[in-house]
Amino acid sequence: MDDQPLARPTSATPRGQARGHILQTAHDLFYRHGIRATGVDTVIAAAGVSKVTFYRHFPSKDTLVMAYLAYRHARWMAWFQASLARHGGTVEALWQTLGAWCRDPAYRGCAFINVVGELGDSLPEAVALARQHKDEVIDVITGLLPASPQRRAQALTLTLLMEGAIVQAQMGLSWRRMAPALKQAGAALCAGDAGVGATGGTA
Amino acid sequence: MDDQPLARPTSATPRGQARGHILQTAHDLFYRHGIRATGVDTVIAAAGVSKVTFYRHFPSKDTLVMAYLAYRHARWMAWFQASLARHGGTVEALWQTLGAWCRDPAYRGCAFINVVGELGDSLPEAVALARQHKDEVIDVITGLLPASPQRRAQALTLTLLMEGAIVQAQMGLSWRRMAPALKQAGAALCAGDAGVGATGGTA
DNA sequence: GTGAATGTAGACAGATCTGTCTACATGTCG
DNA sequence: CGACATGTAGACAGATCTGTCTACATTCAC
Repeated sequence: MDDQPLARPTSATPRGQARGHILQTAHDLFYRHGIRATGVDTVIAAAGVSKVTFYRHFPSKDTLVMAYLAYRHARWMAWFQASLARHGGTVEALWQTLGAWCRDPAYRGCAFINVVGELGDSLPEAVALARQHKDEVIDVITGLLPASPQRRAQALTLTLLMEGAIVQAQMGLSWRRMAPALKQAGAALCAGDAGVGATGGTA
Repeated sequence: MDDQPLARPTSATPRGQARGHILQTAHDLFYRHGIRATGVDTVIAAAGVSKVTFYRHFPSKDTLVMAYLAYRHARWMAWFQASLARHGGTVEALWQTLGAWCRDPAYRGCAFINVVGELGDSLPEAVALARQHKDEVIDVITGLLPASPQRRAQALTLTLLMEGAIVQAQMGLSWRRMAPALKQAGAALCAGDAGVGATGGTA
């Protein structure tokens, strides 16, 4: 009784916002440094919450990782689709969107690719979620193309080009070098479909 | 003195082969489970060497990681080039090589992409080495193409397609779905160059 | 006003991970 | 024969990481 037991009473975190705040903090740390490199203590300290609060919302680190991926998916897809629409919703818009992303200073590649590479077999649910994410991306890219028999194959090709650019950019290949190759390939792909058949001849 | 001090004298590992044996073991574990998921104790136990032996050859885990990447590079590039040559050294050979790799049961994606995604900023030398690796891959793919003004851009495009397929396969997309898109794109790319210019017209 | 939900601080257990150390055995080169 | 590189076994220190626990404060709904 001679010393005051607790100086600050509470509410460093408003009220029902602890979970969202933790998630946002975890997102930034996980994306920047990786999952295993980021301990829960680090997340807790950075979020400025207590350990009990954290574990009440996320019973285990794996739970947090899965929530991180769901959050990332929602956030990124919203940005991706908005950017595509803003640039006209064409294949060209895809490259502009990709270029803006890759040149972002905070760019560290695709969170889902990174998680699968890092955790892989040790968190299969994460791999499944990543697969779903990528399937949705393919769907969105399909929506950029005019209806045609090759539409789905073209969308898959564009997706592969994009994924390739994502990892190459992460490994230091400049957007300046990739952009022309992407645009040229996109043009060749869409031009090629008009007249020629699926596996059309060389000569 | 009353109990025999050491039963087996030595030479569980022949003589000058400890280093190579450790490296091979580390390669398999690192590639399969990731770097941070694999402790040095695990490598030591799996290699069947002693701790002192290990640390004599690799003063730190980072040293081992860098050696792992150098080893992986040499091993993979040799396989890659041999497979390309075996299949005729054409763009078609690239897809056959890639297909064989992706369908390998031990397939876990590209070791360099995985390391960059996992370690990233915490081991910049690894990122630099990965960049070198990828540049060499681009060079090899360039060698598959006939000389032409667009040769380097085409090689880059093919590389991006390949990298995209590498990560998509790692995330569970079947080779069956990717193969047609790749072959079609490769054909369109090489056909497009013969007659048409760089960013050539649509009609 | 009472209880449930939510928040705080921080100690603690138990596992794991990197790296060092002592003590000893063997084969090779000079 | 003697020095040295290479090999073995295993204890240990110190850090870090996940998850639990005690003890207490505040706000909201009923």
